[in-house]
Amino acid sequence: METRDAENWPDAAAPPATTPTDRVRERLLRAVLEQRLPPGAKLTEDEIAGLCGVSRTVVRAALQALSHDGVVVLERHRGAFVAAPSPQSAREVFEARALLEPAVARAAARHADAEALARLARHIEAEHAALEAGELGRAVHLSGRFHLVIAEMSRHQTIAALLGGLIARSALVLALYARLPDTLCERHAHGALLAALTARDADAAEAAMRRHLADLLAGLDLAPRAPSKPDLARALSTG
Amino acid sequence: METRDAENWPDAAAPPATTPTDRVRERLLRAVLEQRLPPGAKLTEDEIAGLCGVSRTVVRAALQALSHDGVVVLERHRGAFVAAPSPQSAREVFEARALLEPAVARAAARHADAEALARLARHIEAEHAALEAGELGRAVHLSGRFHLVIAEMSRHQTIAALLGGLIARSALVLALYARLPDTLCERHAHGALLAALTARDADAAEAAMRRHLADLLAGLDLAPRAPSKPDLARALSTG
DNA sequence: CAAGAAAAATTTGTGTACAATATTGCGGCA
DNA sequence: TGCCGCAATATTGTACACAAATTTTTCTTG
Repeated sequence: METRDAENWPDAAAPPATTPTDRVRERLLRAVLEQRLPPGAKLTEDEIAGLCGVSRTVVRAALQALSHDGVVVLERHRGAFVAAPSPQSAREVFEARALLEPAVARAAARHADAEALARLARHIEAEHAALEAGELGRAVHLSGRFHLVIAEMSRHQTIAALLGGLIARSALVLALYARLPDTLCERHAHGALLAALTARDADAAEAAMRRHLADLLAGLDLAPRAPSKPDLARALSTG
Repeated sequence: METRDAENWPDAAAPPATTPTDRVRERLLRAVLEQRLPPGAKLTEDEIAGLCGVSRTVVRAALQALSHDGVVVLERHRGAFVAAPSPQSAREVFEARALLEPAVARAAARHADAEALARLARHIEAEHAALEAGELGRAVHLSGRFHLVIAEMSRHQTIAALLGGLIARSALVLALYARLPDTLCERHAHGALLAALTARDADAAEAAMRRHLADLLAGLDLAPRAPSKPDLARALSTG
């Protein structure tokens, strides 16, 4: 985390980030979504404040905002941690997405314009590039943003905002429970979505989205692992 | 707003509210939902801080949390205001609910237990009582909580959290756009929902919820009124 | 030497002070 | 008289300081 990051973004989905709180929030969110901060990581206020060159006040505000999206969890008098969704939570997140996103895809197909479609195409390119470069975390992040761009295309600001949080949590879920780097699957699914949207075929877009989400959920391994703390306790008791 | 309020609640849906920030948030939320603070009202930090006996720090945190749910809007260097959803926003809120709540009702039917059903029944009683007493705002608030209780019954914590914000905004939408005090409609619809849940009839619960939400949306008058600021501008230009 | 308790250190929670900015009221000027 | 610019006021944004709580370390004791 340096003071200034001018990495190449596939598009202007995260433009200037005007307020300091938003800047810190964006940076933390990106670090989490690109898996540079693993689930469960402690987020010390002073440390972040020092790193970002702001006071704890704004860091606290950013952490609160992130906690509201379920990306970090705040434990009173203990601090902020990157969320580590339980298998139950993971299922719920994808269930919620399965309820919202097919309708979003349908609406996006209606409002698809050339510029937005170009953005989506560039996004797929960027995902592909990240995978080629072996930057798995970055690829997951970009994959999430792909869905968010579709949500923005749908012009449903309210639902898009809800999906923002759900998609962010999905990145954490993938970090914890992905069975294996489902690379080609992703790429093909997003391609199919883009094709349906380009054809303005609402039925196809909805179907593609539904299938894609089902595939994502099916690609998870939600039984075995357990959260770190109970895991330790049980491991020692049985050992 | 006094320092201590021990009004009668239909159930323990809002239990102790342990932290000061949560207490302030709850109080503000209730004031908004019961329409004691109308849409557009200015929420001055110092005023709230004095009234609640806390510092601006916790008031700010509470306002931020509420803004994330769309109940208040924060304008930089201008302050916090009770949200006044645009007709477009209003539609979106109910669209989002229409996507989530039928599934929630279905799940709630599966998990319905005697205690939860009793809570719902008491809720309907309280709604009725509020309407009889002419406390319209309180009735709207209770009506919203009825839906939230169903969401909790469904055991989908993630979706329930999303619905919390949507339902709160719905109260604002009703305050702004309700065609008329749709009293009997509400009462009947909630009764039908409770009946379906009691019978553990998932199909009936889903259908009742779908119909209820459609009725609510149909009961809105989303064309004429406009938000306060554009309203003024246009009113003066046409006059 | 291990286990428990006390104390030190770290970290979060809250209040307060000051700086930045928007709004409001006043006075000068065409 | 009406309008523009400027000072006064009020409110928010941020930093900092202290209080409360937790975690870690250390010291005592069986």
